[in-house]
Formats: sequence, structure tokens, C-alpha cells
Amino acid sequence: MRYSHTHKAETRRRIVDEAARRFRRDGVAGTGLVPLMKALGMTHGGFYAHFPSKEALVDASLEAAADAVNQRWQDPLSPSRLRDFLASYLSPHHRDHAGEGCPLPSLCAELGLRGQPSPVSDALVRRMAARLQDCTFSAGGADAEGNQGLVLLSALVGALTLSRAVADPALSERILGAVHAAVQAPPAQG
Amino acid sequence: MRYSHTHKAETRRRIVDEAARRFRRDGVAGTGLVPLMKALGMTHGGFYAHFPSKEALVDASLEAAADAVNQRWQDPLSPSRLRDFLASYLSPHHRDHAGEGCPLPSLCAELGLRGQPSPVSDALVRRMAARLQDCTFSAGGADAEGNQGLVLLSALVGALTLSRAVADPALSERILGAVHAAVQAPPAQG
DNA sequence: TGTACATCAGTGAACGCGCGTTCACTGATGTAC
DNA sequence: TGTACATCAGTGAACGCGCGTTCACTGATGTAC
Repeated sequence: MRYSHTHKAETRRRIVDEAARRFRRDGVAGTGLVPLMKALGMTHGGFYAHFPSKEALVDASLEAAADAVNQRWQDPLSPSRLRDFLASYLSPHHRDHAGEGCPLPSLCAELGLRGQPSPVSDALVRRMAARLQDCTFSAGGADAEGNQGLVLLSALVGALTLSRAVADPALSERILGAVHAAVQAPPAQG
Repeated sequence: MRYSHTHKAETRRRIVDEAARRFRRDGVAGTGLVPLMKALGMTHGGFYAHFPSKEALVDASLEAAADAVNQRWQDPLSPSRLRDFLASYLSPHHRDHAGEGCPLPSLCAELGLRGQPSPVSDALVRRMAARLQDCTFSAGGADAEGNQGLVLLSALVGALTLSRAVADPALSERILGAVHAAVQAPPAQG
């Protein structure tokens, strides 16, 4: 080998990291391989020493995201850590920095367009929903199937998506605030 | 004029209708003007007799969607019509036919990517949230700001987005079913 | 009613551009002797 | 330790393609006389 044993793996990791950021920030269709490789100080031809196609890079970056979620959410969330998570997920900072944020609001719509979605997003959804399920505020005797986590995740993803799409900053903050208030305490019963 | 008075307006309407369908089904970036015009039995050059740019077509199709929502949701929803709406919104049919469905789950993520989002999506969000607000099941004394409609809308949009992105049909149906159950009756309180 | 003209929606070839991908190559490095 | 060789990550030019947009034009029709 002409490079150290770890060199190629290291370059591959850099490509995946930068791609994951750009996919979330600009969309998959909006991310070109030429600017991507250029940002890493390389030429685009070298890309194909690491991946057979752009499609494979999408899969790899989704897998990396799923690994990160699994790593970070390995143990059940404590109520206090859940509170922190919800606040940061529904924050203007998260809304304004999609590249460093959750891949679900950024990528799900685009992944849903493709003929056959990758099963990797399933793993992401399952893991996050399961961890949210563990510590929903309602005791949940009526929710034995564990669906409350999916409901919470849907609200989070929808809120972030909508807050990013509206032009009026006041409306955007109202969306985040309304969902934040609703998920911290269940709505008044009557 | 060489065509009847309504001819041009009629053609424009056909372009907007077909574009709105394709934008929702394939995304804005995934919709080309050449195939779009060809589907209407015309050549692409004629497009510019109606719109100055593709961007203008996006705006026009969003406006058309907002008009349709305003038309259809002019009066407050009765509880029974709300029930029908929720069932159809969270149905597998809606998930599988994005081209004929709500523009929010299909387009919000992509619109959020663009530098400055169009204020037209604001009108859509406001109108739908207001109508959902009118008839949320909770009496809502604690929700004077009218945020419950935004919460409900976030959950609907998130659920549809996630259900379209996962590969496992069972998981997809669980997402729709869980949110459907949750929005029909508030979660158990303890 | 019949003819000449003006209008303009729509045609179709062409443009420059960025895309994903291919491929012959280079040259720094690890390995073998 | 020093030299010759094999490896292969990365280079950079080139490809075909579809994109949004432009533009000189056509020809069917409404209008004026």
C-alpha cells in the first residue's frame, strides 16, 4: 500500500461526513459530487475509489446517521435528558442549521420520492420512536403497542419541516413553540 | 386574438394543474419543463408565453393549492367532516398518491431548502391550522393563542412524511394508525 | 358577406451549464529482496 | 541498510445527458374594412 493502513478509511469517512452535512442542508438532488469532493480538497474522479455511485453514498450517509442515533440513544432517556432533547430539537437553532441536525425532517420527503426507499430510514425511525416511547409523560396504559413514540416523532418532524418552510419568522416560532408546549404536557382534557 | 378569449387562460390552467401534480409527486427539482409540456401535448418553448421562469410556475402552483384549500375549507368543519378529513389524510391512499394529495408533506422540505421561502406556504399553513383549531376535540381553555391547530397539523404532516419514507409497509401503516388514533382522542392522562 | 391584415400562442432548434460517470494516467508509499 | 518493484488512492480530461432558457418563426384566428 502506498498510504498508511488507515488512510483510505479516513478519506471515506471524510466524504461521508461532508455528504451527510450537505444532503441535510441542500438535499440529495442539490448536492453535486464535484463541489463535494472539491470541498475536501480532492478531485471528483477520486470519488469512485470509495463508492460505486452517488446512490451508494446516500446509503452510507444514512447508515452513518443511524449509527450516530444508535450510539447516542443507546440507553433510555431520563426525563431531564428528554426535556433537553425536546428543547433543542424544537429550537430555532435546529431549524436554521439543518446540516448539523436530525436527518428525518431534511431527507424524508426526498427519500419518499424515490421508487423504493432504503430500509435504513426505518432503523432511524424505529430507534428514535422507541426511545421517545420509553419516557413519554403519559403513563400510557392504553398504549401497549408503543405507538406514542411514533406520534411524538411525527409531531417533531412535522413541526421542524413546517417551521423551515414558512416565510414569516413569527409563524415559524409559533409552530415550534406550540409543539414544544404540547409535547411537554398533554393537552388539557376538557 | 387568434384564439378564443379563454384559450390562453385555459392552457395556463392546464399547465398549473399538471405542474402541481408533478411537483407533489416528483418534487420540484425532479419535475422537468420538457416532459411537463410534452404531457400536455405541447412543446417546451411555449411555456414561456405563460410564465417568465420555472420559479414563477412553482409560485403559481402553490397559489393554486392555497386557493383550493381556502375554497374547500371556507366554512368551519363540523365534527363529522373533521373525522372524515383526518381518516382520509392519514390513509394509505393519501400516502401512495402524493400527486393528488396535500402539498405540505410533499413540498415543505424542498421549499425549506430554498434561500427565501415563498409566503404562499404561510397562507396554506395558517388556513389549515385555523380550521383544525376550530374543532379540536379538547375544549382548549388553556390554548387561547390557537396553537392546537398547529400541533395537529404538525403531527399530520410529520406522519405522512415518515410513512412515505420508510420501506417496511407494516411500519408505515403503524405510523399512520398511531397518529390517527392519537388525534381522534387525546392521549390518556395518567 | 368577403377579403386583407395584425396578433400572438405555440413551434422547434439551439445555447450554455452542471450533472454522474468513465478511464488512462501518475506518483508517493509499503513491501520484497 | 539500500534498491527495485508493485500497489492503488487520487488526478484531470472527457463522455453523454437533461436541464432551464432564448429566439426567429409559423400559422390559425379575431378584427377592421
